[in-house]
This record gives sequence, C-alpha cells and structure tokens, in this order.
Amino acid sequence: MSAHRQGPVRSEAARVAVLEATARLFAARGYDHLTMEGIAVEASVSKQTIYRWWPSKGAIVADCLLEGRLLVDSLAPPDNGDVRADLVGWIGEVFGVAERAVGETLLQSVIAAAADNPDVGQRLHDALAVEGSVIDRLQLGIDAGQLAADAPIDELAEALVGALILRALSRKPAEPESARRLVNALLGPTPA
Amino acid sequence: MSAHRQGPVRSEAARVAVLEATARLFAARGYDHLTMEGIAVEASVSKQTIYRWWPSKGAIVADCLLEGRLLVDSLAPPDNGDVRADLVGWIGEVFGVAERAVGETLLQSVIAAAADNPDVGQRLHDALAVEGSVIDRLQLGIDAGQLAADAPIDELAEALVGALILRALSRKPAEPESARRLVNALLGPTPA
Amino acid sequence: MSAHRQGPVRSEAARVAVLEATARLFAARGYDHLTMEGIAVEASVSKQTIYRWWPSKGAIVADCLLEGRLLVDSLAPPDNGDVRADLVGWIGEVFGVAERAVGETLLQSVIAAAADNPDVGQRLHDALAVEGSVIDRLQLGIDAGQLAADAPIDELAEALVGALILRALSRKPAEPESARRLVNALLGPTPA
Amino acid sequence: MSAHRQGPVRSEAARVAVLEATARLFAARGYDHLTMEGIAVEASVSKQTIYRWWPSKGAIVADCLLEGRLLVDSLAPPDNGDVRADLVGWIGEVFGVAERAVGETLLQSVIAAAADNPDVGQRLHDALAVEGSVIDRLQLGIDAGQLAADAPIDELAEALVGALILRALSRKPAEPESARRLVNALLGPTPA
DNA sequence: AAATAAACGAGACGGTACGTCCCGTCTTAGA
DNA sequence: TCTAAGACGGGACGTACCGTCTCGTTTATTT
Repeated sequence: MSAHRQGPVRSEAARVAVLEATARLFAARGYDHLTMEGIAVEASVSKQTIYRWWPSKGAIVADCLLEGRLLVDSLAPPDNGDVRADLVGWIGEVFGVAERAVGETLLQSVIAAAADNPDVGQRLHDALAVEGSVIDRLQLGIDAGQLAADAPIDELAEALVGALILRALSRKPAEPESARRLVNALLGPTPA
Repeated sequence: MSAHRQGPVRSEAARVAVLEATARLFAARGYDHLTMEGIAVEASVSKQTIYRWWPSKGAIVADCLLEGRLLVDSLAPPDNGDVRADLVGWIGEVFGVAERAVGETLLQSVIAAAADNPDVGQRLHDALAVEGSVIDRLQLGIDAGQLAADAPIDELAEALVGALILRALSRKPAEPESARRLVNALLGPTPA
Repeated sequence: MSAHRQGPVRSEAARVAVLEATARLFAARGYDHLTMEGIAVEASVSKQTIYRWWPSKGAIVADCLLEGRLLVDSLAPPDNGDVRADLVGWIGEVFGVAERAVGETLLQSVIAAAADNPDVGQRLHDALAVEGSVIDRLQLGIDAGQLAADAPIDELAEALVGALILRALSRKPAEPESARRLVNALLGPTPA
Repeated sequence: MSAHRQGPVRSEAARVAVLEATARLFAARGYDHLTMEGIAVEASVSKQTIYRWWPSKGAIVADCLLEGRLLVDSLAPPDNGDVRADLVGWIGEVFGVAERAVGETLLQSVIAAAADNPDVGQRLHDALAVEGSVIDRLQLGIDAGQLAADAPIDELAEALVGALILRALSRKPAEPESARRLVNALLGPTPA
C-alpha cells in the first residue's frame, strides 16, 4: 500500500529534447512559425508526449525562458563603472541580439509570445525588469553615488525596459544618440 | 492619350466593409482569433478581394489603426489641470479599456498585432507616443509650469507608454498607487 | 523483431464512408460536380483523410468502380437464350440506367472519369468489355451454336462496348432498331 | 430609319483569336487545364468578349472542332487500295497523333470534352464516324469488291471508332497486331 | 518472476484556416 | 455599342497544423 505510482517516470531526455528543439526553432524562425508538430519532429518526440506535459506552445516557450534558453546572459547590463554609459551600451547590445536572428526576430518574437501567453509575459517581466539585471545595475549606480539615493529604481527599470520594447515593436533603429537621450531622460543628467 | 487605367475601380464599399468587420472581430475576439476567412464572412466579401488589397491580417489591422477604428479617442490623456494626476488617471483608463474586451484583450491584442506586423508597430508607436496625445499633454504641463521647461518630453512619453505595454504584457494589475509611483519616477515629484 | 508499424491503423470506417459518399454523389450529380470537399462533408470525414489515401477524385472513383459501387450488376447482359436479342435488350438497358440520373449522366460521367483518370479507364475497360459480362455472353452464344466457333469475341466485345460509348458521347437516342442493326453488323445475321 | 443595329459589329479578329488560342492551349495542356481566363489572356481578349459569344469552354472547343482546328485532316483514313490494311495503318496513326501531345492527351482530351459537352459529342461523332472519312473509306472498299455489297458500313464505322475510343480511354497501347485483329473481326477476313 | 500500468514513438483522425485559382457577372473608359 | 481591363462574390483546390485518439513497445514498480 502506497501512494507511489506504477510504471515509468517522466523521461528527462524527452523534456530536454523538447526545450532544446523549441529554443532552436524559436531562434531560427520566430514564435509565429513555431508549431507543435515542428517541435515534435525536431525533438524526435511524439506530439502526445508534448501535450502530456505542456498545454500550449506558449507554455513551452515560458519554460525555455525560465531555464534561460532564449535570452542569453549577455542580456544583463555590464558594470564598467558608469551607469549611464553602461545602460546606453546595453541597449545597443539588446537590439543587436534582436537583429541577429532572421528578419529581426528574437526580441519581437519574445514579445509576441508574451502577448500570446500570460506565463511568458510574467517571465519576460521578471527576466528583464526584475530578477536582477537592470535593477541591480541601477542599485550599483546608487551605491556609486551616480544616482540619487532615493531613485525609484523599480519604476525606472520598468520604464527603461518598456521603452525598449516599444522601440522593438515600432522597429525604430536604435542609434546610440537616441539611447543616450532616453537614459538621460530617465536618470537625469550626470551629476557634477 | 492618358495614364488612366481602364476597368472598374476599387470598391470603396468593400474596403470599408473589411475594415469595419476587422475592427468588430478584433474588439470581440482579439488578434489571434482574427482570421482572413472570418473577416471575409463578416464583411460579406470574398477572400480574393481581401487578398487583392491587403497582404496579411496585420496589414488590415494597421489600416484600422490608421483610421482610428481600433483605439478610440478616449485614449488621449485628459486635461484637468494637473499633469501628474491626469496621467495617473489616464493609465487606469487605458487598462480599463483593455479589460473591457473578452479575456482582457484589446491592448494585448494590439501588441500582438504589432509584434506580428511592422506597420502595426509603427502606427502603434505613433498613435500612442507621438501623434499628440501623451506628448501634447506633457507639453501642456510644461506650459503650466508643472514640468521643467527643458523636460525631454519625447523620451518621457516613450518611457511612459513603454512601461504601460510592459505591464500589459506581464498582466500586472494596474493599481492607482503603482501608477502614481511610475508617473512620479518619470516626471519627478510635484514642484513646490 | 518485427516489420509491423506502430500506431493506429487505417480506419476502415473512414474508407468505406468515403467510397459510399462518392458513389452517392456521383450517381446524383455526375463526375464533374463531384468535389473533394463535397465528398468530405457527405462522408463526415476530413479532407486530409481523403488526401492521405487518394491522390485525386479520379482515384476514388476508380476504387468505387473496382468495388462495384458504381455500375451495378444489372449491367451484365442477360441470358435468355438468344445472343442477339439479349444484347439488343441489354443495350437498351444500359442507356436506360444511364438516363436514370440527373441530366443523363451515369455512363457519360463514367466516361468523363475515365478520360480524366487512367485507372478509371482501365477499370472501365475491364468492367465492361473483359471481366466477363459481354465476353461471357458471347461465349455462351458460341456454345449454343448461334455464333461461329471461331468468332473473335474479344474484339467483338470491344467494338460493341466502344460503339455504346460513342453513342453515349454523341447523345444519340438508342432506339431498339438501331441497336439491332448494330448487333447484326457485328455478329452477322442469325444463322438459319 | 432602318433595322440595322448600331455600333460596331462582332470583331472577327477577336473570334479567330479565341479559337486559335483555344486550339493552342488545348493541344498543349488538354481539356481539363483549359480555362476561360487562360484563353482570354492567350487571345488578348477580355473575358466578357468570350462570354458574349460562347456560353462555355465546351462550346468554344466545339467550334474549334467544327472548323477543323483540333483534329487534323490526317485523321482521314488513306486510300492505298486495301481497305483492311488502310484501316489498320490509320488506327496506328490516330494513336500516334494522340500520343504526340503532352502526356498522351489529344484524343483523350477530345473525349473529355465530349463527355462534358453535348455539342462536342455530336461533332466528334460526325467528325470521326460520319462526315466521310471512315464511312467513305468503307464505301470505297465495297466499290473495290473487298467488302460485301450489303455491308452495314454505318454501323461498322461506329463500332470501329467506338473501339478506338475505348482503347484510348483504357490506355491500352495500340499494337499493329491488335489493330489487325480488330479490323478483321469487324470486316471479316479478306475474301479469296 | 509475473502482472500491471504509465510513458513513449508513431501517426490516423475530424477539424479550421490558409493562400491560390477560376468561375461567371459586373463596371469603367476608350475606340 | 463593342471592346480590353479588371474588380467583385463565390466555391473548390491542396496544404499545414491543431488537439485528440489509438496503436504496439518499453520500462519501472508492485504483487
């Protein structure tokens, strides 16, 4: 007598194969062109196995995001001493990553996934605006005396990332000068 | 002698029927559930007529946006005297509009459309951040002496709208308090 | 060790439903008005299921023919003792069957199908001229001493059926007298 | 004041262009692939002009047939002295013509057209079995004493042409030997 | 060990929508 | 008033995926 179930357990190999296949296809063709059948074939897994563990392609993408398979670490702003300069540089890099993919996908694809699926939205928010990266960098700026001690870093991070997303959506090229203006508008000019 | 082409001219009735049908279905069921066939039926128009003039559903939605059939005027921030209070109220209203639709669609749907289609992205950017509304309201704030004369209103508008989009994507409920914090973070505290 | 493939097996129910629906629609509206979509609906089967197993409507019709779902047995010439009289009667019957359908279809429809699809052509040839019926009846005529022992029954059957087809194509009404002349021309006059 | 109608009369150029285009496309791609739009483009004529004068593609094909634009004169059996040999040779030639086209079309295409359109059927019957050619040749055979004076040439011609059509439909290759057997079966062996 | 049962690959199934082709009718401008 | 050009509503095409459902095989428990 026991609560243990009988039979084989979930295959880790299948789970990983699905996530890897998804990340691969996502990067290559974008969220829209991602299909359950395509993932199944790419992962050499049956559709049933996918549907057994994930309810939708959005859920798989959310898991990929959670495991850091989609947006690479290089998406964390660097720390070279100057908050403003670091953020300006980071913005350029983010767009660079975005444009690496076919067309210009990646960031837009993630946005599409987020618009389609609440989980992805949550994770996107966390990944970009919360879980460290931007907020941490701003905190370091405060510590270094480059920002006011009471700067509302949560809101600033949100606004900064939001502006980035808006630009990605509107396909405005991200010139350094415009990035600089944005950062200055949010953080104020460099103190004397 | 003439460059005029021969034959019947594009049917304005069909054009309008398609845009109206699209706006109707978009509002009712969201961008994802919007289909070319559905539009054709709703508009009592043949699919071929749609494909003759628009390459994709994204393009139709972009035209709707351009003609103001999707985001109603109520999306322009009001002018009751106080920039900050007006913007806070407006944010709530925007999310209210969004949630009016089935599920919680509208804004998210527009974002999905934008992620899917460059034209929609452009128009979204213009409609929300540029063509007046927010920027105009900020300018009025400067005129009223509530904002610094040299406030970078273009960038601030972009950041504000961006933050809104990010929140819509992450499905964070928009409590007034949080809206207030965001506005204060961007515009600075009310001057004495 | 096994060559058995895995997974579900072809649904016999679907196969039969398609053939029955095809036979029904074919008889009712003719080959030209037969459509893949119509068959799918009538058979309550998805189009994909049809295309999975048949490349074209011609192929489905060929299968119907093979299973005797289109040209009923009554198409075999009877044996009432006199070859010539039996064939004359049979010709009238064939045209009668043909005219039962809307317009005057059936035989013409089969011809259209045959012109359209090699398989149908083969089967039509076999069904009418070879696989028994006419040839068998001629053989009985030889056995009964009503035809010369060395009569070239294969060729005669072919010519007889061919003449029928030609008449069907040219929509000449099939009067008994003309049928009699045809039979006499091919089999020679009744021996004394 | 007069009964003459006003305005331009039917354009002979357009009429001929349509028939020529039809014959060209028919020979090149067969009856099934023939389309009204294709004819209009090929003939540099508007669809309306076609529909003004012909009710269907079948009717156009019938007109082509009537003007001898589809089945060339070479389809008349030659006269080299021996009816039987001439007919055997002619059968081979007919199939040769048929197979000249892409796939194997021509004769089959004509049959398809006949099955589709009563007029074409009539004309086909006349062109092949009546209006001379085969019947005339048989008459010459009678005159030459190679056939019985009372041979039922109308019926024999019909049977002969019918057998040809049946073979075309069933895609049986037409070997000379088999053609010879057919001719002998119909005309009887060469008299001593 | 045997029995049991879940997970797996493969893939057939009823559906929905796609984007294209042609139908036959119609509207417009030019000759 | 006939014509070329071509837009229109409609219907069918053949394809791609959806999410569900068998199959037969493989594997891990539990008797």
